[in-house]
Amino acid sequence: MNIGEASERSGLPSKTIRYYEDIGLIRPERGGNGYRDYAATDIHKLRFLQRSRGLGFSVEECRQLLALYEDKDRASADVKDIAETKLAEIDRKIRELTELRRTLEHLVHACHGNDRPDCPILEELSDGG
Amino acid sequence: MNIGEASERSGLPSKTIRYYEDIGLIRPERGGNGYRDYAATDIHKLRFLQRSRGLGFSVEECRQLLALYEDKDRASADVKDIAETKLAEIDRKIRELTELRRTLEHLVHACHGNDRPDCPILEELSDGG
DNA sequence: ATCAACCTTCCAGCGACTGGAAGGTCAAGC
DNA sequence: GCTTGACCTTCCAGTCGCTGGAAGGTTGAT
Repeated sequence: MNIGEASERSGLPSKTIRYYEDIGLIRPERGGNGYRDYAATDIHKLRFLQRSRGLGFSVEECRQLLALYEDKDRASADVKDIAETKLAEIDRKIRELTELRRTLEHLVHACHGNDRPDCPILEELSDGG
Repeated sequence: MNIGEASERSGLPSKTIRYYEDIGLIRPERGGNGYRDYAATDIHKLRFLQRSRGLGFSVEECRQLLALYEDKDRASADVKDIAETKLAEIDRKIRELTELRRTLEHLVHACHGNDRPDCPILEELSDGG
């Protein structure tokens, strides 16, 4: 299977698939013409990558997950650890964004939004309100 | 005032301050020794940048805000527009992260976290649960 | 034979910094 | 006056995860 079809089946752009090969995440066969030739297991891995990247795992974390995925003797505790760490990170990000949202909303609310030159948003940004 | 003190007063690393100069956000004077010399207004702008970056505005948005900040004839409606667009973006990010969190928590919850080789997290990631 | 649609490699760029090398300057202590 | 160390300078390279584009080879259909 050529890279175009692999792209369609995995939901990843061809560019990204080549990039993943560059950084050693997958190693497809090559045909006599030099074209990459993807087997069913490659597609499986690509979909795995597509999904875990979409879930917010970094490429390095995906590399770990992929190694665990390929290791039949792995402990599921390892995977759980990675996922739980990620969960805590997501919680932190949500908290930060919520705080950010509150500050910004306050600013927007305070702004008259008219043609007068004074603007509470800029004032607060510069004063450190 | 040298860059070190400007860094302390603005809360931005010296490297970042030089970078902001590179991309034309600020233009400090230079002393006879070639050292950058920051005036009080420069510090004000740097703090402004530090704050607005911290609030999630991109550098380009900061450039716009800074221009509005310096323009005495600006309409506060301009600033309000930028802030409101940003607010919508933040809302979207929060929604996405919350969805992500739910999926991940589901996975973590389903995982035994023991030494057995089967792991619902990996299964779901590969199957497309 | 020709054409489009694929594939290949390689190089460069994004955003927003960050790190490090190589060298100039300054203030303090001896 | 000389050294030491902290500061400053510029410039180049790297980060992360791709993405775009150029230049060229292959395939399959007409």
